[in-house]
Amino acid sequence: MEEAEAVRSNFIREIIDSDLEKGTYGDKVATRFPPEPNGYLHIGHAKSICLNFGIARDYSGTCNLRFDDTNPSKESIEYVEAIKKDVQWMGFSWGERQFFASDYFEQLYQYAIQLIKMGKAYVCSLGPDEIREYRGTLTEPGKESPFRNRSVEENLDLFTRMRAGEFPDGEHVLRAKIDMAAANVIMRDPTLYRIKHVAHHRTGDAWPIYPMYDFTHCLSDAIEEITHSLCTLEFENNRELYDWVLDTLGLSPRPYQYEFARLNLTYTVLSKRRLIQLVEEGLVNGWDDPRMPTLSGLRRRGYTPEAIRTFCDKIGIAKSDNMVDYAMLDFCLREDLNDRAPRVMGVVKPLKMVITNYPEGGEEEFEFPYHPEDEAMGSRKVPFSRELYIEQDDFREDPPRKYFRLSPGREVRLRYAYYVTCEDVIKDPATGEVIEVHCTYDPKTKGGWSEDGRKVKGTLHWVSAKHAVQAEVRLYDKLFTQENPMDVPEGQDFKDVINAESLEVVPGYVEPSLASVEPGYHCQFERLGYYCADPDSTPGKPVFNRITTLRDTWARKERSQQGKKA
RNA sequence: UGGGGGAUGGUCUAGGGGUAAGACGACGGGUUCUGGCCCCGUUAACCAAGGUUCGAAUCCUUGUCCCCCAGCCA
Repeated sequence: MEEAEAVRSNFIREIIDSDLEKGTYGDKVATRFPPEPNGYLHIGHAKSICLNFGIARDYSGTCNLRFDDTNPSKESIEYVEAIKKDVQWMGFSWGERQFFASDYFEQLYQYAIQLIKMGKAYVCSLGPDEIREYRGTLTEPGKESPFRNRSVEENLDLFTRMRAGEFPDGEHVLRAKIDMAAANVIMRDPTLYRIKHVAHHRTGDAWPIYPMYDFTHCLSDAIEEITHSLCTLEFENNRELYDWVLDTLGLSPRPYQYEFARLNLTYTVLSKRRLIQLVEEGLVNGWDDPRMPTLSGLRRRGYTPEAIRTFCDKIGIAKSDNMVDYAMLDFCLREDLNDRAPRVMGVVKPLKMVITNYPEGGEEEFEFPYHPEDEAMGSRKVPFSRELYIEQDDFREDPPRKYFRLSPGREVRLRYAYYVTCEDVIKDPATGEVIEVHCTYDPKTKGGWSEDGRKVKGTLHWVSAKHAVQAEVRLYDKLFTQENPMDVPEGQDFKDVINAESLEVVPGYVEPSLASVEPGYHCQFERLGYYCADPDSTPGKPVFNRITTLRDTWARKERSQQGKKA
């Protein structure tokens, strides 16, 4: 089993190749994955993780895990732990290279003092609203703050006292002295430090002031001797400030920032704000709800790290806005699990079948391979008896054209077992619904094949009723009804296009071997799809999540036939 | 009406003066004890208009459309 094809190149790898050739950093390549611990990682982060750790792996470089924890009012240790778990699960390791921006608070503070001494930063005592007013607009230049020309001494005094906790929140900020008329609004004397009397999850009450992202990130990169700092497109405007801080401080050699397009996936939302809304408003069952695009949700659903990594390789890295088809992810999952997942029998929407000429009370066992194309995966015994469950979809009283499953008078194969012929149907007298099918079997077809060469077109999966294990089966579907959940009429939002049928819980029956599988167990229910045992499973009462169905050309054909009739 | 980016089949991504390539999807066929997998085939693209050139997706010019930026968020 090979791990995908060779990683395709992209503009970032070209830049690295060129730096290596020029010897910009010698032969060193150092990246970092810098999440803010204020939420759970999602598949968009996986793209960044694969990019950064993948580059480190391929260039024999390093990739640091760095928590960008400069805003204690939003961050917590809970998120730090969840993020570490998710990165590990993705299959990447940072070894000893785990850092926190908060590790650098003292150094950052010293750099700020250096800027003040250089006359490149000042304490501004304007309020938030005034700062906004003074900033100007996109088309008009800003005005200089009246505090812009405080002396170095006064700035030093004030900043030191900010640090000492002498002022309440909002009283002052430290700003870079750049250019209030800059075309790039970010360069109009950006805030470097704000006062926040909030305990930090790591530094506690040690700091009443906290550095801003733009000041922290570039310097953290420099401190860690990062060579290539990769982030998403919305930070392109911030690059000028990134460069300004490092160059003003005269740091060399220094990291450079490169931006790539973030991932968008059809039928999903990938912004922290919106994911939080789904969780907090109870529209899903938590961060790890199997419908969530969070890594914890995907993991619980049953998506494998291998599939997600392959997916990230396949979608590539570029700079144009994109909307990747969710089908691509499912393809990667099926590709992975097709090789590795044991084939087992599970009936999700049961219909009882009675084999009328099979001895009452009789039973026998068959030895089924776990994977017909991979003998090494072994086998297990599966019981057979007079009463079975088959899939409702596998019987039609009035079969459409080209339907070759069971219908009155029709002979089909019960997988690995016998040929059976439908002789009778039992209906609910009240509803007319078929509740039982009566069949006869041909004892000479034991094992599921016939010596006389007689062919049957349909093969059905089944579970012996008396031996069946009842399982809760959670059938998941897309969380939203439209490709782009953001594309809604005025006055509506993404929550108005949530798919009411994104979760259907059904009582199913599975073969006895599945009675006590471990949570996280992946398998293929033959002919149905890939399933994963949920942590809610208990011994004897498994819970299975449907990850995705098998490719179903019959369903598609039938759908298009109906479309033609309509 | 400021600045920063971006535009290649339905989708994602290559190609950076010389036959527009791959993957997903869709469609058709072969095979099959999973209507799965696998195999084969079909479909379908360079934002527009000018220009340079023997030759332009690529270089130049002018447009068009889309995204990002006015947090003491990241």
